[in-house]
Amino acid sequence: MRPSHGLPPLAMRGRPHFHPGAMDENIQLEELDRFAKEFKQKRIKLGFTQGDVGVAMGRLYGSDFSQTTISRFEALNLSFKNMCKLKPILERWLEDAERYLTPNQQSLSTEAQLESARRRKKRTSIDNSVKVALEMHFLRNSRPTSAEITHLSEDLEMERETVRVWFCNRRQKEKRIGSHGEEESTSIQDSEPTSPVAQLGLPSPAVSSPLAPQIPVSIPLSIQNADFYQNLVNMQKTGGFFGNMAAEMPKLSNFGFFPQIPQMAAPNQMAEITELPTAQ
DNA sequence: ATGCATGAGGA
DNA sequence: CCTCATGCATA
Repeated sequence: MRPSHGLPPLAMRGRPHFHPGAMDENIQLEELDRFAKEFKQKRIKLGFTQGDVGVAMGRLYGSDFSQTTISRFEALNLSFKNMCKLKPILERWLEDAERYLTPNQQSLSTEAQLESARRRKKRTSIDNSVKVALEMHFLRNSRPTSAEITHLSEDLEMERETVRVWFCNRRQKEKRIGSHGEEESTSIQDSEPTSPVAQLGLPSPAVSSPLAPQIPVSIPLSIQNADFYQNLVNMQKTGGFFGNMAAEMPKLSNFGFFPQIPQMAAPNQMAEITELPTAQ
């Protein structure tokens, strides 16, 4: 859960949407944020998993959703429009659920196995080094032409279609509401920024002390594309550049703010660590 | 929780 | 081809 501090939790990042008509969104944005949290909390209290909700909505109202969608809703990882569309539906379910539903009335599904008409393509896993390359291209131009895509794909030795889809998905990601490293404190620290690497799953579960001393990390606004930055950091930390060095040095904070991108191919396994300790 | 993928609909 | 809503499969 994003610990909601008192500040405006969400803001349109990246684009200063200051037209005279779009101020409306900021209000709705807060409402969405509020509801998403309420929804999650009550959902859990009622004993439903994200998946349960999706299925239940299918049985009740005919419109079902996947665990993925519920998860993204709760985390605001959807487009503004999409959030607005889903909100009333989930609102209704929540009401109904609070009234009638018993926590464990799972009619154990007599699952009919879905025969997928077309075999879905196997999810291709893209190497970290390649992801870095793609990110850099994206930074320069988020909408490469057909020719550029072709060239890129040859260059990176991947299927053209994979590259094309990667850009599509990357653009979509850019438009999502949540999923920011919701820092944004009142002031910009020009003091040395703690490297986000400090977040690197360092074993500070702090079971006994409720106040974890190390709470990250405000990324200075000097970085225009914080998303890009975060991505790189994630890739590096998982790419083995730091390896388990982190396990030994809890305070390897400063080695320059924007670390260099290792071009080395990391044959390691990805173990992407979620950016924030959100529950469940 | 998220990465890659699909498919509908729009130019 | 793109955007958009959505989800399977995976980390």
